[in-house]
Amino acid sequence: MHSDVVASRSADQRDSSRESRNGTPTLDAVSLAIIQQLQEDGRRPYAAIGKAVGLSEAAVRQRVQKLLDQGVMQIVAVTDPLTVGFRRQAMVGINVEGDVESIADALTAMSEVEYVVMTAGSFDILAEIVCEDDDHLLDVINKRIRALPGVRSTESFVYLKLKKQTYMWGTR
Amino acid sequence: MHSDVVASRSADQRDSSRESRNGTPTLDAVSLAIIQQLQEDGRRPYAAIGKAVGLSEAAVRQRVQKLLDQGVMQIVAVTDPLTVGFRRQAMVGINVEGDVESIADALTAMSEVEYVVMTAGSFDILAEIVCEDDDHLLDVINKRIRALPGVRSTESFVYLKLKKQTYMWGTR
DNA sequence: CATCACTTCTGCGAAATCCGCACACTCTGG
DNA sequence: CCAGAGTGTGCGGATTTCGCAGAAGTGATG
Repeated sequence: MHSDVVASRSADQRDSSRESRNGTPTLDAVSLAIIQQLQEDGRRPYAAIGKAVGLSEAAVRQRVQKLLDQGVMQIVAVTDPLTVGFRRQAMVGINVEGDVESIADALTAMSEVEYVVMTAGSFDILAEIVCEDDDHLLDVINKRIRALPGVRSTESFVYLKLKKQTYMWGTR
Repeated sequence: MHSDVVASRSADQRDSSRESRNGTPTLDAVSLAIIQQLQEDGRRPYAAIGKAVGLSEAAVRQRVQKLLDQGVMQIVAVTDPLTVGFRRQAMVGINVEGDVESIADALTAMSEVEYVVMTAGSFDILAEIVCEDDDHLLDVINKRIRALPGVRSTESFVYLKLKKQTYMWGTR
């Protein structure tokens, strides 16, 4: 008895994922359901997922592998670096003149930078950085980021305490 | 042949994790190494991790379970909601008068809020929110967050494009 | 409409992994 | 010196993963 997440999947969509205009894959309801299962527990067995979404074990395995290969999702351990002990963490808001994308790429290349997002608002880019200590943090912000040609100004927000960190969109 | 991440682990620390002043567990080098392995691949078999950190399969399994139970880490699938298709995402900077922690707790309770961190700088709190669409986003920011007693002001940064998202601190 | 290329799902064994458990070892506190 | 807690090891049995062959649906082509 399959619990059929998708009623019939008749003539709606023949591919579980295909390219759309912007080059990012569009996912069908089944893949979404699989991701949702793995957001609850990244180590959940394929057979259990299959039962939940109405697919065989092998089919789930196949889809998961494809989603990983495509880079649509990644299955990883996440922690709060501050809790884990060492390192200083901060969010940096950046204003750019000229090509925003190239600055974002430069930030992406830095190993201390964990998160880079282009935004609308009083910052062009938000970047989260994780460092060994205050000296390292200072160095990254002042010497590396501010030194990038095109960076007009930066503003830093040093993390004091992480209160919430979830990956459960879709589960509500 | 164990590749001994920890040279001898003699009399340094007798517990793999214990409470420190602030109530967060302090981790030893072995647990850190295990987390690092799982940051690379959340589904890596316990035996493989054991080989890498110099422990038996059962011991690794025991430690991983403990880390999960303690909430030190979680093993989950992560995606870029924007890539996955639907939903609008934004970072909101918040200024508070009075008790910052209680406001942070109120934000944590909202299902649309994925990430809450208390910071030093021109914002007291940074919160990342994921919404269905623009209307939903507007509603959360203006009706729910701004309505919280103690919230002095907010500033929003709507996400245009996620450029980087890693969980590899420690791997460099 | 027949056929080919392509994709995705299913069903199997075989191999590998996970899981629970008994037991050993090491501290620590009575 | 003897519990008792915390951790590690080894070992089967149950479960899961993995690879592969075959079936079925789709789209393009002649």
